[in-house]
Amino acid sequence: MGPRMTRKGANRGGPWTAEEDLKLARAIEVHGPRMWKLVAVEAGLSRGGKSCRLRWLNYLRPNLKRGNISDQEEDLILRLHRLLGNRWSLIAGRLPGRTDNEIKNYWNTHLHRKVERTEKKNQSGCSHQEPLVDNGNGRSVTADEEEFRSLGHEVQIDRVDEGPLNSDWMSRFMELDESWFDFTFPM
DNA sequence: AATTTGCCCAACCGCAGACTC
DNA sequence: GGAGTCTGCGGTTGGGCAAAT
Repeated sequence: MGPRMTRKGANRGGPWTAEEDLKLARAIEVHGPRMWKLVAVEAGLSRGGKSCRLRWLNYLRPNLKRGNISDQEEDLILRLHRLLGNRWSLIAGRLPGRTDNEIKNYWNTHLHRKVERTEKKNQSGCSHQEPLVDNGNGRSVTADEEEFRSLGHEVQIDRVDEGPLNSDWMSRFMELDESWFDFTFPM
């Protein structure tokens, strides 16, 4: 049995070889990092478009950082995850040179347990996982939300209904606001 | 030294949304 | 507007490797 061919059998292509990487990179030079099905065919690879896309995004793309996630980055991941939940691509978008896959892996292997342990510690006291502060308007908000406000942004959500996955204000902020990021994670 | 255990992470799968005809 | 296809995302798997026994 070959490497990585056991799971649901046949089309697990296995690890990429240097030759495949080269072929893929050349095809992307010609066609650009889009139309992955075409890129896969043009590269002459026996892999699907999805596989090519993943390889490009996670390895071949220029300006990628690999490994060595700094304390600063870790802190940012923790904070963004608290706000956004498992929206790895959004989180990765705020960490230049990092991929969603890398962040997801890092979370699952390092941070998830760390957070669980911290929460267990805190469980004896306050059960709320996201400490609230008084924003001076008779309404409690999270520290991150308050920080966002302090930069002059309006936050209009109903906390009762808002889970981490449908925070409209946070989505808007993640897409549009650069100043919070620069403030949080100066490069 | 040999075996077991646990962690890391590359790569796949399934699904949903976007796009095209 | 419906069907078919493509793309992107999050969840999951399993091989490799180092540490522990």
